[in-house]
Formats: sequence, C-alpha cells, structure tokens
Amino acid sequence: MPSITQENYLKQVYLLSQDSDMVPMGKLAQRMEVVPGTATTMVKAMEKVGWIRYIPRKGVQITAHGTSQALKILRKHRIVEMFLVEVLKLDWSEVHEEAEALEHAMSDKLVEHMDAFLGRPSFDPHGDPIPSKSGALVAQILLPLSQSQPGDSVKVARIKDQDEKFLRYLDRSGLTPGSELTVVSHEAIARMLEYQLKGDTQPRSLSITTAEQIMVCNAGS
Amino acid sequence: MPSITQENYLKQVYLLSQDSDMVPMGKLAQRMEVVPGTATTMVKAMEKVGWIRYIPRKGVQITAHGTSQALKILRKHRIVEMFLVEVLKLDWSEVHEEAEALEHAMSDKLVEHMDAFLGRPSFDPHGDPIPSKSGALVAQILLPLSQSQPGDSVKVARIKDQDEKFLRYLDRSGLTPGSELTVVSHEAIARMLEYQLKGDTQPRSLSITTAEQIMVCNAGS
DNA sequence: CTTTTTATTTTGACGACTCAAAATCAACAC
DNA sequence: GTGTTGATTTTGAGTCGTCAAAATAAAAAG
Repeated sequence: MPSITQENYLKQVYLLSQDSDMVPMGKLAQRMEVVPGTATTMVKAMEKVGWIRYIPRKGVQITAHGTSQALKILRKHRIVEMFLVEVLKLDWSEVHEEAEALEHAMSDKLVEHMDAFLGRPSFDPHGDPIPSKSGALVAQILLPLSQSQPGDSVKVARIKDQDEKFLRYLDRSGLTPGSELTVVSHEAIARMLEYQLKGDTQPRSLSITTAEQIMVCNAGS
Repeated sequence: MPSITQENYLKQVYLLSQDSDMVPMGKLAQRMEVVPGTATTMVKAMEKVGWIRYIPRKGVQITAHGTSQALKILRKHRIVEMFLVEVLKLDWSEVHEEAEALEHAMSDKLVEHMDAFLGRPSFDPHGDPIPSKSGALVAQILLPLSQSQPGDSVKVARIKDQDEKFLRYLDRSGLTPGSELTVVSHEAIARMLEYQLKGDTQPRSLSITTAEQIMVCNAGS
C-alpha cells in the first residue's frame, strides 16, 4: 500500500531519529535529496498512515508503528547486503547501493529464506545490527574512533557513511568491521590521528573527519 | 533511464511478438491490465526511445534494439527465478511473482554473479530458456501437449501460464518440467486427455485447455 | 523591541501514468 | 455502397512525487 518513496522517507526519518527525537524538515529534505517543500508535502501524506507525527515549523517524530515499519525495511536492507557479500561475493563497498533498490522488491518470505540461509546473522557487512523479525536490535556500546585516546586498543565495529568510494578508501586503509588497531597519537592542530593496525609495523594516519565515521569498541569485546 | 513501467510494457510486447509480428493495442492493454487508451499513450512514448515501432490502428512491432533490451530483462527474470528455487528453496509455483519485482531492482553485475553461482543454466524452473548475456536463446522444438497423439511418449519442457495456483495444480498432477509421460487417449467431445506418468500405474486426466499450456518434446531428447 | 537572517510552508506548475467516456476509423454484413 | 459493429485513439481529468519561487514564521542580532 505505501509507495517505495514513502518507505524511503520513513527509513531516513528513522535513521535521523537516532540522533534527535525531533527531525527538522531541512535535514530530512537534504537526506532525501529533494527541496524542503517536497519533504513538507510528503510528510503530510505520511502522517495520514500513522507512521509519523508532523508538527509544523518544528519537524517530524516517528511513531511506534513507524518504527516497527522502518525496522522491517532495515532488516531487508541489511540481510540482503549480507547475502550479496557472503553468498554472491559482491564487494563490501558496493552492496549498499544494490540493497537500496532490492529492499523494496523483496517479499517477507524471501527475506526469511535469505536469513535462514545465512544462519541468522546479527550484523551486516558494515557492522550495522540486523533487526530481528520482531524488531529487536542487539545493543552495542560504540564510540567514534575520533574520540579514542592515544594508547587505546580498539576494534572497528561499524562504518556510518556508506558511500562506495569512502568504503573503498577504508578498505585500502585496513579499516573494515572486525579489524583491530591501536591509536598512536592525536594531532589536534592538523586534525589527524595516527593508528597502527594489529600485525602492522608501520603506523598509518587518518583525518579526524574520517575517524568520526568509524565506530569502535574495546579490542577483545 | 527508462522507467520500470516501460520495461514491463516492452517485456509484454516481446512476449506477444512471439505469436505474431504485429501486436494489436488491445492485446497489449489486456496483458498490462490497463485500458486501451493508456496503452496507446505509453506506446507513443516508447517509440521515442526506439524500442518499438507504432503504426496507428494496426499495432506495435518490436525493433532489434527493443528485442535486445527485452532479452536483458527476461534474462534477469529467469536467472533470479532459478536462483530463488535452486538456492533459496522457494517453491517453483511462487517465484514468478517474486521475480517480477526483483528483475527491475537487480544491477547487471548482480545478475552475472547469480548466473555464475548457478553454473550458467540454460533454462529456468518453468522450462523457459534463459537468454545468454549476448541475447542468444537455446533453440527447442516444442509442441503443446494438447497436440500429442495417443501413444506418444513425451517430456514436459515448459509451462506457458505462470499463475501460481495453476502451477500448484500442475505440481499435484505430476506435470513439472522434466516429467515424462505417455498420452493414453484424447476425448475430443469431453475436451479431456488421458495420460500416464512414467513410473505410474494409473492413468490420469487433464482438460485440453490445460494441455494447451504445457509444451512438450519427444521423451528422450 | 525592531530588524535581519534563516528555516519552513504555500502556491502554481510539470511529467509520468492512469481512467472514463466521447470521437474516429476500419472492417464486415447486407 | 451504406450501415452497423468492434477496435482504437482522443480528450479531459486525477494522482503522485517533484521543483521554483513567493509568502510566512521563528530565531538571532542589534
């Protein structure tokens, strides 16, 4: 019943809701790559199906119903990403795009078959948690790498930005979910950070901006 | 660039072109489940991209360019059907619907990976030939089961109607691509046909209308 | 408390796809 | 030939998602 476009708006509202309860129109419009007026129009239509609450001049809030709907879409997205990487051997960096299109074309039944085939994984190839059928997410305590202190040993858990070129850069830098590293130093003035990958002898460096997109947990957890 | 809707129109034009070079508007509209006027409008738009030739009051013809485009879509459709049945164990009766949605969401790269994973099959689960990357189809000489004579031993090669309920009925009747059978008799008056499955002791019967949807080849070829 | 800036909403319009119903054409019957 | 029938096209209108640009409201600056 709801259009693919509405599903995409809902997904973005959900994702933006992670940062702040109230999502301003501007942010949503930017994420959807439409002019603000378009987002206003769309959001009014979506309120009618009960997925969100719209407060003029303030923004939108996702409802419980909307959240459960968004989690279903995210589940499809993340399971298919995992499937493309694990089974069809597509590259880690390119599956986000692909999943973006497939998530709206998969029946619930198909997703369940894929999930079973994969052995019901909890995380996708970018380290994002896969919601269970009932919408439960595995809780994790993660910090951006940019906030780690020199000397900290951490493990890459999740990459926030999923742009294909960015992911390929991280790949070349040895920074994929699961890799372990130690922070060597913080160069606040240069906005750079030095790190050493586990097993490496030479340190490498990274911009703080990039490090903000990399979520880590303590090594060994 | 072309919309999903146009891709679907093109696919139907291709399929209808198998029966007659010139496809009348009425037939196309019926297949697309739209009123005839809608098909006229759409067809004019499609002529601009060079997929078809439109002759007012006569119908449409598919061009060489349109054919190669249609074969690409059909290739996606049939490979994904095969994948769903062989890898994800969905039932052969339900994959047509599923593939209908997925075919427009799969990148060329993804299809090639699926094809490789499957070992480059030549036929899909309904016995339809899968076009190669370059658009080549394996040639087959098939007859509708309704035209077989009593005594003929034949093998089911392909099912024309892909309605889910119809396919489930055939499944129960032992008539899936690959099954072998012998025609026992034709009851022209009752429009029924008796057949005996290879390995069965009892004959079964089938309506001629149903038999028209089942394409067969000589047993052992 | 005005004024200026910035975010948001409104308005009018457009392209893609669709329908209903009226108009047109072609073929067939007589 | 002329009339009738059936298929096809035209016309007018509606929905969905979008944009540009004008109007408005709220927040920040003075």
